[in-house]
Amino acid sequence: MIKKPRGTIDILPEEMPFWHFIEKTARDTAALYGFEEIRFPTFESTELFTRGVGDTTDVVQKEMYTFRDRENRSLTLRPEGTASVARSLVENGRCSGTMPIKLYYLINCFRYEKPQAGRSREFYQFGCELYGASSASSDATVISLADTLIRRLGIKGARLHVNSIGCPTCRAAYRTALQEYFRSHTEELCETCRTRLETNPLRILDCKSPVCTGIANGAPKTIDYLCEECAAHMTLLQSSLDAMGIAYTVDPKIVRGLDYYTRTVFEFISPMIGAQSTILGGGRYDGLTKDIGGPALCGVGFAAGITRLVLAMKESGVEIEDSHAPALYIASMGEQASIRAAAICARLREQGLTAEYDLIGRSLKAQMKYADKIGARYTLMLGENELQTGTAQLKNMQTGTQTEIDPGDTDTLITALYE
RNA sequence: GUGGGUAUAGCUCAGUUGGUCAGAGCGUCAGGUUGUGGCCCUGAAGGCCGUGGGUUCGAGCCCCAUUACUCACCCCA
Repeated sequence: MIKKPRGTIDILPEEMPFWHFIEKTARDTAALYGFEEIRFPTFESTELFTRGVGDTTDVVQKEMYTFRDRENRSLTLRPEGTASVARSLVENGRCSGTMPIKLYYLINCFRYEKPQAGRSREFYQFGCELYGASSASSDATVISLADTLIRRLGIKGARLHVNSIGCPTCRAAYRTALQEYFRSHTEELCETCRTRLETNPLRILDCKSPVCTGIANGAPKTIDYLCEECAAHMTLLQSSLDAMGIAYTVDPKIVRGLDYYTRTVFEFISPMIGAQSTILGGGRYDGLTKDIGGPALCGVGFAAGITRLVLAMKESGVEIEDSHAPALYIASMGEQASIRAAAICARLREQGLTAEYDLIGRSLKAQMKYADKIGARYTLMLGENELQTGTAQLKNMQTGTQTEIDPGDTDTLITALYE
């Protein structure tokens, strides 16, 4: 038997109501904030990600699906959407003009990781990007959009964590302070963190090992080392969030593993869906368009993992009603009746009524069972007798009551179905 | 990339110290008198017990390997 590749998922019909609901809510919410949809290639030049996401990140170093095409070009299945959107704006000459630019996307992404709860190799994201505004209010707007989405989805217990990692200048100062602090605890740190001390001390804050977490708790905080502008930005953002009534906690341990982030970073965390608890994450990326060779254009945005949203919704007890139940099922017996049933169904469908009839040649009893199973509201019984007499039984499947009806009279049938 | 757990019918799972152990429930299909659903009853189909080795007179049960699934680390959404 041929199986699907490791880390991929089948989304079966019974799951679809959740997906449709999330996609619709995401589109509606984005539109509410004036965001427009954008679509872009599933694969891009590998260089876009090495330069945009950063070639020292785990995502680029060991998680990309990179391949050569027939002309030996290096291409990569997108591991995320932000770099592509930036590329698209630059390539289509949208870096100047009416600002801000507000875009959203619903895409699949690919990362070669070991699958676990809430993580697969092909996964789905809803993302929003706001370009051309450097104000803290644009950060607040994007966070507000995310907050609205999560509330509309009925997700309970998700908490917003916010932090500022500063701009390149204040980050250098912070980095030095951090190294100084952790050097005094070198002995206690775990092995990987001892390496991180030199390569990327910011990552130590992210370490899950209890010892490192303990040490990290006493570490200097980015917010205390921000330059004047970055500090003001953070203060303004907090004021905006307060004013909008969006609850948050300033969490110095939110660091983010993608190189393009500057200043504001944030995550919505749902504690009930397993270890991969970040259901939505994002931040500001003011240097991205320049990094990929375009003009400078600041931006802020986020992405949400749809599979994780589904998990969080289920944990929150959200139920989605799926009403695809047909208005009418025609139980047909015999060839002539079957042909007649096809005609009636076709006419009903033209009127926008869902209708079905037997396609398998089952007995009447079996057809009744089937009609019950698919939740048909009415069943029309059609056999040789009915074709001759011109009267057929229309059964209300909820009450069980039957009424006589002329199967040739579609109008009467339709009015009966609406009763 | 590193660990832990699990692999028996479509699904959820039983299978006692290796010797009628190939099972149950659900689902599917067919019946329960002549053309009528939901409850109930009866019956049927459906598994080389993940795969490949090994130990043994004998393995679903023991050992090794392998693959997949799963959870966690790492990282991220």
